[in-house]
Amino acid sequence: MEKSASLWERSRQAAVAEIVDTALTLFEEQGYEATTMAQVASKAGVSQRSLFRYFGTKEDLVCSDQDALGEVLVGAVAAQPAELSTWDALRAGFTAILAASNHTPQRVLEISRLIFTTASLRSRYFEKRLRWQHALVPVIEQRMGIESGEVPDARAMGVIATTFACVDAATELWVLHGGKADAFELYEQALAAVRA
Amino acid sequence: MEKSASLWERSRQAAVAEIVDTALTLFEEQGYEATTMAQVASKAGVSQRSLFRYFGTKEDLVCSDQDALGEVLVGAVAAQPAELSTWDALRAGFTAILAASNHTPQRVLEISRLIFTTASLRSRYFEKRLRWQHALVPVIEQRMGIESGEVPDARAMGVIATTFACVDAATELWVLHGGKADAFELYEQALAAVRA
DNA sequence: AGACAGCTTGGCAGTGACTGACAGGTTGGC
DNA sequence: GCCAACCTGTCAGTCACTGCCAAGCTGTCT
Repeated sequence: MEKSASLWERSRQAAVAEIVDTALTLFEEQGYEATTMAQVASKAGVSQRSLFRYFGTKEDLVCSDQDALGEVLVGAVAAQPAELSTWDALRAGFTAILAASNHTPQRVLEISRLIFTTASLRSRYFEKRLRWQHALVPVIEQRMGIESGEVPDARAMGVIATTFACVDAATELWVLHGGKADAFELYEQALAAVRA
Repeated sequence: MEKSASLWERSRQAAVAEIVDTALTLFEEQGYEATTMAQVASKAGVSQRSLFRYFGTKEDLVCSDQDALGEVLVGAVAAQPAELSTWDALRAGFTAILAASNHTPQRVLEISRLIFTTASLRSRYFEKRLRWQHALVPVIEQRMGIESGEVPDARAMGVIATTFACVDAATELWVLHGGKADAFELYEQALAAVRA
């Protein structure tokens, strides 16, 4: 059972990785919108139906690993020592994401550029990020000494949303600078201006 | 020429308003996803083709007036006296949006709930909001005494993105509270926690 | 008044993302 | 070798959305 599961799982992982690879290549060659799912399927050697079974949507071809990164983020923030300020804990979460990424920096830049220059991808990205924010609410509420109600607390939401906003701004600027600027430094600048 | 233009324009406005009305009714009755554009078209008495000419996308049936509100926002922020702090100027912009809305509070709540509970609508909403943010960059840069480069400044981006983040958080909480809470108060709470 | 130009509208056919149903093949447990 | 669980491909269909073309309405010019 376990062996079989892992065998299926392994071949599945390999297939997924290869499909993502060919898809990204096509997207960069001819653009995201101009590339059809049928094209990706035939070039990757799978049927269109299976392609949609692996990735529920076309956007997931680019954003598929976001879910896993979200769990990394929440876990890392929750694991920070209580002495750390809320801001530092959140920042530690995002550095954990950077460390958990299994792409080369060059690849990350390509994907980020693709996301930020394609409307539907950017939308999808923001939606996933919104789910991360909601998952963080109880963690941050506890850290700020707020008892969790059925509706999130405005202060916790504000802090979380602000952190994401600055991370986003830094990421977008990093892409606009062609990856030459230090994204971390941009984030610090943005947040410092906010909290000044 | 002018008369005829305004005549066309007026009948167009009336048609648009009526279409939006029937669309929102359908969306509330049977849900956004479950309602097809063909249904909206036939119930509104226009062809499907014309419906897509009025509203380029299904989401625009709900978010169509966002563009106009964006201009109101940018204009209001730019019109604030220089003595006002950046934060106060941005807040004034959002109160201007509230004042410019031509819907009843009940209607605003319904639309907001629809947007926040429907993934595709929320995505579209965020995308439009992102465009507002970009439009605000030069205005805020000038107000913060930053010379505009070809790439936005991280500090200006951070302040703008944070303001939007807190407005969003407040709006979402306002919807979650069923419109009973004071959205403005929620915004103040969120921003105060951020800048504490 | 009547021809003309500009603009709008509707019908039609097509594309592309996505889904459900069905049939066949593969894998692992007995 | 058999059975059950699972995966895969094919097909047909839905729905948002678009280009194309013909028909209609409006105001203008002669």
